Amino acid sequence: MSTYKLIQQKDVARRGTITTNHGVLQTPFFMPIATKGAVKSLSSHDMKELEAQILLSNTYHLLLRPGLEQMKALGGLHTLMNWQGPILTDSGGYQVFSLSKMNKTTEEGVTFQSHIDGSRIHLTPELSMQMQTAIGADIVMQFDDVAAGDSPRARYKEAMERSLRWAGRCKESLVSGQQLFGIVQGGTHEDLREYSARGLMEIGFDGYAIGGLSVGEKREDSYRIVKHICQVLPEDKPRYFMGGGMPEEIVAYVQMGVDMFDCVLPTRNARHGTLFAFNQDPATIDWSKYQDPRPTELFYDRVRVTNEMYQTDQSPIDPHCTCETCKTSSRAYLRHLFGVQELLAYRLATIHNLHFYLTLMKSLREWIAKTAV
RNA sequence: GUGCCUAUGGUGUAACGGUUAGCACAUCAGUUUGUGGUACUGAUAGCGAGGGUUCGACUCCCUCUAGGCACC
Repeated sequence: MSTYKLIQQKDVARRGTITTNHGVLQTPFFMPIATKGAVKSLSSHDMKELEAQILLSNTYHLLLRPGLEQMKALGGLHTLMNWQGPILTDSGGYQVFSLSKMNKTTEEGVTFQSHIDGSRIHLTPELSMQMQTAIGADIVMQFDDVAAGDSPRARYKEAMERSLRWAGRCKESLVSGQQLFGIVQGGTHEDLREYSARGLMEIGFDGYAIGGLSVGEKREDSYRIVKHICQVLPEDKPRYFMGGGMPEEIVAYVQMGVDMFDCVLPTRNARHGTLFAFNQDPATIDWSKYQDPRPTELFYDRVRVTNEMYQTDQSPIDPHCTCETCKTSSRAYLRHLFGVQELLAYRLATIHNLHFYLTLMKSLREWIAKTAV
């Protein structure tokens, strides 16, 4: 039985639901990132107010702190952070690749040095599953091997094949009632990607992710791969584009049939004073205009609120925005808060950028509902 | 009042009688795609004023100005 239910389609863009232990998710959706058990600068209550449907957290970080046994003793992440909605956890594969320079990958797993105290940790598909079970995530990701964006074909092939074998081990070792997603690898090579997807489908997963993109390759290549793979993946399972992306990328991927997204951009950019603002009413945008990797014009602006030009600007980031930040704070105030490094700057900016991304997803869902035949 | 010391971007400082006066912070602008809020890239901006010595002075000398210290 599938937890995914397809409701409507506009061409290949899909609106549906995913049923989890902690509620029903409306797709397509965006997952704010709570790496270490918190969306940076915000509380679980804030995330509820923002109407975030689901949070993403990280096996890698939580394995380092508080650790496996401690997480078990704490009764899982829902309890720890008092979040009643669904949680998806990343397996740690990507973090080993992106955060830890000193690591050694073998067929067994990855030995890496903790970025906190330098101690050596051996992370395997089995340990990743064990940790994700301890966390109590509703959706868990397979442990995968990620190749850098500029790798030779042989390295992409190796990472893809190893990820496939690890996918099998993850499925075998997972004993709880969690949903497990496989991850398609293979870089920018269509044949490797397709081999990966078919291999995963043979094993059988509750959903399929496209990994290893947005790591330095051209946007045209990402679009080509995602379009192709969405035609290969089964229609009765959710599809998850990992790690991306800019708003216009998400709009394009939804129209290729992707259901799930996560990205650090709204939250990290917020902390650096770069805020997203619609330049038109998102409820009335015809999203079919945004299917190209390089659209001639965008539906939003990026407001760098630390810029000098906003020193005395009394208007909010986006006058049409209904978020707490825009209802209460001027650009001048935000600029001031960044200037004096008040923590409130991070909080207000993060609220706004997440509201932007979540509003974008809501608009896409409504657009599919409106235009579906 | 007398003597001594100091004066280099917004701030704190470095060097040298000889290419384009170095660094840090601040400021300004940019980068950030399954998150090390701590990172990275670029830009703006300076020899207190006047005179002298010298082929050449931010550097040596004199005067002035400002600040610091000591003494009366």
